[in-house]
Amino acid sequence: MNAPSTDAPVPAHEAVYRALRSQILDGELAPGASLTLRGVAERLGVSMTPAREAVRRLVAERALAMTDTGRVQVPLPDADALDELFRARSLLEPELAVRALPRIDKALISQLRAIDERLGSCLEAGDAAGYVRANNAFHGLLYSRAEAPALMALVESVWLQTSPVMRRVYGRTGTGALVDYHEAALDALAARDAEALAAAIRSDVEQGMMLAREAAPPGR
Amino acid sequence: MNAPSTDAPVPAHEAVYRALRSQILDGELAPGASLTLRGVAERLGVSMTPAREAVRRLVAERALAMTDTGRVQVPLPDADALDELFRARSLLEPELAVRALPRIDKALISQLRAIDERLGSCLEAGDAAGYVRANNAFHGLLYSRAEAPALMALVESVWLQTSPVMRRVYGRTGTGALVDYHEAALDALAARDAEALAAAIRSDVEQGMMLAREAAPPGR
DNA sequence: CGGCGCGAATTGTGATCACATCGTGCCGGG
DNA sequence: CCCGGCACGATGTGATCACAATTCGCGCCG
Repeated sequence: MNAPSTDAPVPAHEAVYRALRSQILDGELAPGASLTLRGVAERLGVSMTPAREAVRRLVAERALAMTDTGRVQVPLPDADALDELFRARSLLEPELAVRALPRIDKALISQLRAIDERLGSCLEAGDAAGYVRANNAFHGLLYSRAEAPALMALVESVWLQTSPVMRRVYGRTGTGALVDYHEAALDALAARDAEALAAAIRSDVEQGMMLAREAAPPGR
Repeated sequence: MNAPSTDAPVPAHEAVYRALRSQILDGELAPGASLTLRGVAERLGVSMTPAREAVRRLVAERALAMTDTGRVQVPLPDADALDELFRARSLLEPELAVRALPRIDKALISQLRAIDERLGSCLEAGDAAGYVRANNAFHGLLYSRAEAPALMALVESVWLQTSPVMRRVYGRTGTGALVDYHEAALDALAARDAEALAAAIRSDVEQGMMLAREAAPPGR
């Protein structure tokens, strides 16, 4: 019913988790929207038990937030929280990129270039969801070559928290005047220049932080 | 049922989570040990449902690992995983320390000094569990002043993964020839020297990595 | 004496139910 | 017209049950 494309049988709670996760990453779940266990369960055709596990897993990853009374909703990080999250990204992601560098080949660079073009067209078309998805794909594909699952898990947890805001960002601003640091990263990749690669990734993340800051509720 | 001392009622799954979490952090759960949901549930006097939620939450935080057949066990990170984890700590923890710096007062410094002394005595006494606990307390108390919950959550996830190994480390090595970077950190705190503080924390983490590397199974 | 297959006990998964609590809207009084 | 309390519905929590897959031990065969 959900995604029978893979031959490996996926447990119900895993399917629910993936569905919710991708909806959060793609910004289909608006920040502030509240979820109910029965609602999620019925929407995805399972009982409450796997729905609860998936929701709690996302809460553990801070992709969802729970009030002290157990109500679940998509969190909207304030400016301070965003500052923390993007700071974490600017510290961790260059490390992942540099670790991936030795394992990069021409084929991957062209894949990345293709994603970057799709990203550019989403930006022109004003397709915020597509932009966020392509951006995640770009970084995710690059970092996957680092073969660093523990670091990757940390970064993905941060993405889960920032994505809803980014969706909002690209949906509202004119998306103009954006420097394409992905190009710089690709050049550094081709030149096998670790220093330049780290700088490009860091700049890319920090540019995201600038944008996010404008669209987020003020901090304390 | 278990700890009615606090006035705030703690849900069963939360109680189970805290119990398991502290057992992992203190090294009471040996790496490689396997857990069963029914075992955990019975041991803590709850039914399977909250036990499952607590275990899955810890799995989501990578403090526990699940085989593809659903079996749960305490993971023993190999050398490569440890390298990732300590690298993350050396990137994130100086940031937390520096963010805490403006909010440090004399009272906190003396609290930290007290913890550091307890840490030293645990080291002399060969109390590995006490050492790990005191070390976590030292870093945790310092970083709590950063008021950066998102960053803190990332670091705590990493601690959950490294603690079992550290317990093993301090249990086996003679714990000799350890430079006390905590002293250096305290001095930097007193002098309000952000640069020196970051360097001390980074050195402390990297020293831990050196020790852990020896006691971990080799990587790929 | 050692490897191997088979069966029983164990284990994770998912569904369903009972219950306490919380949120919400409605109604009556000021 | 507005505010406050009350009742009903909705929601999270936890327990229990049925089931399928897996694991492990025991006995058998080579």
